[in-house]
Amino acid sequence: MAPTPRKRLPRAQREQRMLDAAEAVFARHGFQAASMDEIARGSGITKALLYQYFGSKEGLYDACVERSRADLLKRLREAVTAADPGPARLAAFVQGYFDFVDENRGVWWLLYGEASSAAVNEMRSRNADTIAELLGDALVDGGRRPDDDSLQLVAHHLVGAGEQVGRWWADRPDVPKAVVVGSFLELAGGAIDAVFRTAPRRR
Amino acid sequence: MAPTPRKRLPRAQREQRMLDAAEAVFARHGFQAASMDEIARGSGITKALLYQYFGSKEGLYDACVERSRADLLKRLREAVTAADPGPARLAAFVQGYFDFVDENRGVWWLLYGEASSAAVNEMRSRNADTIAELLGDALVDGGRRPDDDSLQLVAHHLVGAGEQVGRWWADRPDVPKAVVVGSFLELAGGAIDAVFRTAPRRR
Amino acid sequence: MAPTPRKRLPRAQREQRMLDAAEAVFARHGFQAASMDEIARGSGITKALLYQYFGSKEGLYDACVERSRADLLKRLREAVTAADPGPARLAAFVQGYFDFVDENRGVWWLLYGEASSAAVNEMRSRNADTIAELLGDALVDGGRRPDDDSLQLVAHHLVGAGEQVGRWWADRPDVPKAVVVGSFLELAGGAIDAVFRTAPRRR
Amino acid sequence: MAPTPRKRLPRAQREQRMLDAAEAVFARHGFQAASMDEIARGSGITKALLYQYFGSKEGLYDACVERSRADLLKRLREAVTAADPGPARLAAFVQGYFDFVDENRGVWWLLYGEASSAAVNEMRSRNADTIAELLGDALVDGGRRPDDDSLQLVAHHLVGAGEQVGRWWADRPDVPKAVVVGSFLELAGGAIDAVFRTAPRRR
DNA sequence: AATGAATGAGGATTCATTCAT
DNA sequence: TATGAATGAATCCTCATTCAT
Repeated sequence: MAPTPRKRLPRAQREQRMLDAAEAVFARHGFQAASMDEIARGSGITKALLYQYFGSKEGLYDACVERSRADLLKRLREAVTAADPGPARLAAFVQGYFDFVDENRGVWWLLYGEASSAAVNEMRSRNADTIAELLGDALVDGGRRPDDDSLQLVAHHLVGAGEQVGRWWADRPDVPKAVVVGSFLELAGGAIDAVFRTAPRRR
Repeated sequence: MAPTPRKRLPRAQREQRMLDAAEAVFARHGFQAASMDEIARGSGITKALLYQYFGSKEGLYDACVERSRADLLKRLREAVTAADPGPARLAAFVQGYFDFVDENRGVWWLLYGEASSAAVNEMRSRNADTIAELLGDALVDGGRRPDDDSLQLVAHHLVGAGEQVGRWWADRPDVPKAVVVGSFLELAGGAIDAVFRTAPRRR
Repeated sequence: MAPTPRKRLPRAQREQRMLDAAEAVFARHGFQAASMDEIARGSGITKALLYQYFGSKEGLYDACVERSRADLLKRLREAVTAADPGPARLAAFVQGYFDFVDENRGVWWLLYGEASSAAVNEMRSRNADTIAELLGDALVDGGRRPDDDSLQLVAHHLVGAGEQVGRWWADRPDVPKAVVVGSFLELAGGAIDAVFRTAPRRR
Repeated sequence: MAPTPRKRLPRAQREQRMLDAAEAVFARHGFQAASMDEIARGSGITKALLYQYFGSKEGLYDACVERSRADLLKRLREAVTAADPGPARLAAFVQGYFDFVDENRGVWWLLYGEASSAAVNEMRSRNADTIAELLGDALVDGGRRPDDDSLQLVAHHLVGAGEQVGRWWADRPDVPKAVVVGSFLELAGGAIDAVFRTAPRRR
C-alpha cells in the first residue's frame, strides 16, 4: 500500500464528506453505538480531524441532524410556497414530506432513532412549529379561526403520525407512495377538519 | 464463617426489584448509556446476580419494555371491553392510553427513548396491531368496511400521533388531561372518518 | 503462554502491590508522564482493576504520596519520642529524616518531582507543621519563647533545605550520611539559634 | 490572492511574545499539562511557527526557564556587586532574591512546579553554584576558610530553604517582605556561622 | 443463591508534530 | 515567513461480562 497521500481539501468539502460518512454510521448503529473510529474510516481521514472540525461526537451528530433537517425544511418550504394558498398547501406539504422520506429511506429514519437525544426531540418540536405555522396560514386563508393550543396539538399529532407512518412505510417498499400520501392526506384532512370545524371545507 | 447470603427473597420479588431499578436507570440514561453497575447498585444486589437472572443487558432491557407494554395493553383491553361496542370503545381506548401516560410520565417516554432498539420498534408495531384489531371491530360493528392496508396505516398513524402528543404533553403538566384526550379523540375520529367514509358515523 | 491464572488476592494485599508498582512508575516519569498502562503491567493486573481500587490516576497518585508520607512521619515521631526532650530531639529528627532519604533514594525524591501537584505541596505544608510543633516543644523545653510566625518560617526553611539537600545528596552516594546529618544539624542549629536567641543554648 | 502574511514582526520581538505566552501557560498548568495549542492561541500565531522557532515543546520550555533564570541571576549579580564586600553581600543577595520572588509571584513558582524536569533541577544546581561562589568570596573576605563540600551543602541548603520559604510566602501576601528578608538573613547567617565558625563574625 | 475480584476490549478525546501551500 | 489541514500515537477511563468462592 502506498503511504496515503495527504489530500488537502478545502474545509467545506471535507466537512460534507465527513457528514456523509457520519450520517451513514449513525444511521446504522444509533448515536451511542456509533464509533468515531468507524466514522473516521468511512470519511477516509483520521479521528483527530473529526474532532478538529466538530469538537465532539455530539457536535458531529448535531451537525448531521441539522443538515438533514435543513434539507427537509427547505424542501417543504419550497413545496408549500409553490402551491396555491389554501388547502393545496397542506397537500403539497405532505407530498413533499413523503418525497423526502422516500429519497432518504433508511438514513433519515434511523437518524430519528436516538429519540432521547436532545437534538432529535428539539427537531421534532421545531418541525411541529413549522407545521403549526403553515397550518395556521392555510386555515386563516380558508376562513377558519384556529386557537394556539389546538394548533400545537394538531401539529404534534401530525409530526408523530408522519414519523411513525414513515417508519412503517420505510420497511414496505411495495406500498406505493401515492397510496401513502393519499391516505395520509385524508387522515390529516379529517383530523384537521374535526378540530377546526367552523365553516365547512371539504367537498 | 459461611459467606453470608445477604437476603433470601423469593425469586419473583427479587425480579421485580431489579426491574424497578432497571426501568429507572434506563429511563434516566437510555439503553446504551445505562450501566449495569448503576442498575445493580439501585437494586441493592450485585451485577453477577443480574446476569444470573436476565442473561445480559439486553435481556434485562427487553424484560423492562415487556413489563411496561404488558401493563399498558392489559389496561387498554380492560378499558375497551368495559365499554359498549362501537365508537365508545375508541374513546375508552384513547382515554386509557392517556391515563397510562399520565401515570407514567417520565419513565414511559424515556423508555421509548432508544427508538432504534429493536425492542421499541417491535413494541410500536405490536401496539399498532392491537389498535388495528380494536379499530376493525369497532368499524365492523359500526357497519363500515375497512381494508387491511388502510387499517394498518391508520393504526400506525395513531400510534405515532399518540407517542408524539404524549411526549409533548409529558412536558406540559399544566395542560389538563381532559383537553388532550378530547382533542385527540376529535382528531382520531376525524381521521378515521375521513378514511373509512362509507356511511356517516359522527353525530 | 498459559492463560494467566486469575489470582484472587485479598483486597489489602493487592492494594499494596499496586501502590508499589505505581510508586516506581511515578518516580520514573513523574505524575503526568506516567501511564496507567505501565502501572498496571507493573502490578501484574489490568488497568480496570486499578480504577476499581483507586478511582482515577490522581486517586492512585494521592494514595502513593500519602503512604510515603505516613511512613516518614511515623518514623520521625518514633525517633523523636525515643529521644530525650530538648535538643536531642532535633538531632533525632534530622537523623531520622536522612535515614529515610537514604532508604528511599530515588523513589522518594522523584515522588516530590511533580511539585505543582496539590498533593505534594500539601505534604510540604503538613511536614512543616509537624516540624514547627516539634521545634516548639524543644524550644520551650529549652527555655526559649518562640512566636508563631517565626516558627512557621523556620519550619518552612528547614523543609525546603532538607528537600534540596536530600535531592543533592541522593545523587552523591559517596558523601557519607554522617557528614550530611552532622552538617545539617549544625546548619539547622545555627539557624534556629539565630532566630530564637534568648538564652544561650549551644555548648 | 496572496496568502496574507499576518504581521511582519522582527524575530526577536516575536520570540519574546511567544515566551510570554508560553510562560503564562506553563505557569498555569505545568509543563506536561500545558498544550502547544493554548500557547499558540496565546501568542496569536500558529503552532507551526512555534515549532519553527523553538523546535519542540521542550525547547520552548527550556527557553522559558532560561529566560527567567537569566533575569534572576542578572539581578542577583547586580545586587551583589553593588554591595560592599563582606557580609553585606549576603544581605544584598537575599534581598535581591526576595525582590525577585515578590515581582514574580505566581509565575516563577509555578515554573518551578515541574520539579522533575531536568531543566529545573539543573537550574537549582546552577543557582547553588552561584551562591557557593558568592559565599566563598564573602567568607574569604571575612577571613574564614571554607572547604568545598561544606560550601556546596550550605549552598543547596540555602537554595532549598529559599525555594520553600518563597513558596510559602507567595501564598501569604500579608507577610511583609522586610520580615521575610530579615528572618531569612538571620537564619542564613546563623547557619553559615555555625558551619564556618573559625573566627567570630556576627556583631 | 450470591458475592467480590478480575478481565479484555473498546471508546472518546487530546496532543505534539509535520507537510503542502 | 507563516498558515491551516492533517496525522498517528497515546491516554484515561468505562463497561459488559465471567469466575472462584
